[in-house]
Amino acid sequence: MTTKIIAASPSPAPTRRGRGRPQSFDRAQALCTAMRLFWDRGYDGTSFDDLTAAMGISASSFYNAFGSKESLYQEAIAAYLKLVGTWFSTILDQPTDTRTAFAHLLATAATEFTRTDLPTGCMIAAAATQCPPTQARLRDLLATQRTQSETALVTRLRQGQQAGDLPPETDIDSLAAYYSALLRGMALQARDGAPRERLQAIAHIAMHAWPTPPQTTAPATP
Amino acid sequence: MTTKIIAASPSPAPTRRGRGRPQSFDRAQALCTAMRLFWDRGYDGTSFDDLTAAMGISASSFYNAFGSKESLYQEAIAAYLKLVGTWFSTILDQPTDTRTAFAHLLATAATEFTRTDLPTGCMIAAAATQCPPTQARLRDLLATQRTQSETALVTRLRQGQQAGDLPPETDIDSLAAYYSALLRGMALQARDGAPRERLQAIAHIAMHAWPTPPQTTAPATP
DNA sequence: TTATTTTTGTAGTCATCGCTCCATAAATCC
DNA sequence: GGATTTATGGAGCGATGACTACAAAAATAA
Repeated sequence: MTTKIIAASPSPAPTRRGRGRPQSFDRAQALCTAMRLFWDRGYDGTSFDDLTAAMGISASSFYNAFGSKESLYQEAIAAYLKLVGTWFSTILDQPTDTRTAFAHLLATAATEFTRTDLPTGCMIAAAATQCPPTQARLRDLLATQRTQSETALVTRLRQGQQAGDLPPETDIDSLAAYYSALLRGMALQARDGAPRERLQAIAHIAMHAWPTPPQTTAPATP
Repeated sequence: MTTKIIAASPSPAPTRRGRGRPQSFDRAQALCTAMRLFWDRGYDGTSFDDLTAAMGISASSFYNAFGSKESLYQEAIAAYLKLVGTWFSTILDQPTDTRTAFAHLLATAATEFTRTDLPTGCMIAAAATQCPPTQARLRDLLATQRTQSETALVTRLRQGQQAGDLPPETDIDSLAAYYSALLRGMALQARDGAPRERLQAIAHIAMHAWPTPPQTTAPATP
C-alpha cells in the first residue's frame, strides 16, 4: 500500500501522484467550468463539445477523468451544493433567533442569485422539472436535492418552535414549503434578469408572512 | 373567393373548407396533444418523433400543418395561454376587492397546478430558463410571456391602489414581483409532486404578506 | 534500460435529431 | 372528365449527439 497521508476523497481522487502520465489539466478547475456551463444552460443544453471546448480537454481526457456526461453532471451538482452550502447551511446553523435567520437567508439569496461572477439564480431550483422519461434518474436526483434543502428549512423551523420563536400551533411543513417555493421563485426571477434590489424587495415582503401568535381577541378572562 | 362564413382565425385556419385533399386528423386536437407533451417534457425533451407519434400523424403531415417544431411550440404556448387565461385573467378582471382577488388567484393556482387531467404546474413558469445560446429566441419568447403576466399583476394592483384597497405608499412593482415569484415557486413545487393541500397552505401563508397601512403608533394627536 | 501504468490525440462509430423530397391520394373547380 | 390544389406515405438527408478504439506519449517501478 502506498502512503495515504491526506484524507481520502469520496469518489474521484483530487490530485493523485501515481505511476502513469500526469494529467495535463486542473481537474478541479475543469469541474468548475463544467458546473458553470451546466448551471447556465442546463443538462440538455450543454453538449459534449461545449464541455470539452470550455474545459480545454479532448474527448479521451474527458472520459478518462469524468466517466460520462451524466457523472460529470452529478459531480457538478455536488460542487454547486458545496458552493451554496457556504451561505445556505451556514445561515441556518447560526444561533440567532429563527425569524432573523430566515430574513437573513432570503436577503442572502437575493444577493447570491444576482452575483455577477457566477450564473444567476440557482443551478438546481428548476433543473429537470420538464424532461423526457429517459432522464427520470436525473429528475429524481435533483428532486431529492430540493427535498433535502426544504427539509433543512423544516429542521431549522422546528428548532425555532422548540425555542419559542414560533407559536406552537404553527404548521412547520407548510411554512417551510412557503419559503422553499419563494426561494425557487426568486431564483427564476433572477434567471430572467431581475435586478438584486427587486429580489431584495421580494425577500422583504415575504418576511411579512412570518407567523404571529393568535391575537387574544378577548382581552380579559372573567 | 370562397365563402368564409366562420370568423377567420389569426394565423392557421381552424377547419378550412378548401380545394385539396382534406386533412386526415383534427388539427386542434393534435395541437392539444403537442401542448401536453411540451408542457410535460419541455421543448428539448420532446423530440420530433415523440410529437408525430403522440399526434398520430406522419412527418409530412406535421410540416404541412405546423411548419416546424418551433412554430408548433409557439402555437402550443398560445393554446396554453388561452387555457390559463380562463382563470388567471378572469380572476384579475373580477370586480372584487384587490386582496380577495389575489387570495382567489393563489388558491386557484393551487388547484390548477395540481389538476389530474393535465400535466402539473405551469408550462411557462420555468421553461427555457436554462438553455443554450442557440435557443435565445425561445428563451426571450417565454421571458416575454412571464413579464406580461407579471405586468397583469401590476395593473391589477394599481387599480386596487387607486380604489383604496392598498396603502398609497405601497411598492406595487415589488409586490407584483413577490406574487409572481411565489406563483412560479408553487408551479415548481407542483411539478415536484407537492399535493394540492400543500400548495393551498403556501397560498394561505403568502397572503399574510399583504400590505397593511402603517400603524399610527401615536394614538392621539394633541 | 525495460516494463508497467496512466493519459492523450485522432479518428471513427452508431443513434438520434429536425427536416425534406417526391410520387401518390383525395378533394374541388371548370 | 380533366385540371388544379392540397394532404399523405415513405424513404432518405445532413448535422449533431454522446461515446469508443487504438496507438503514441509521458510518467514511475523494477
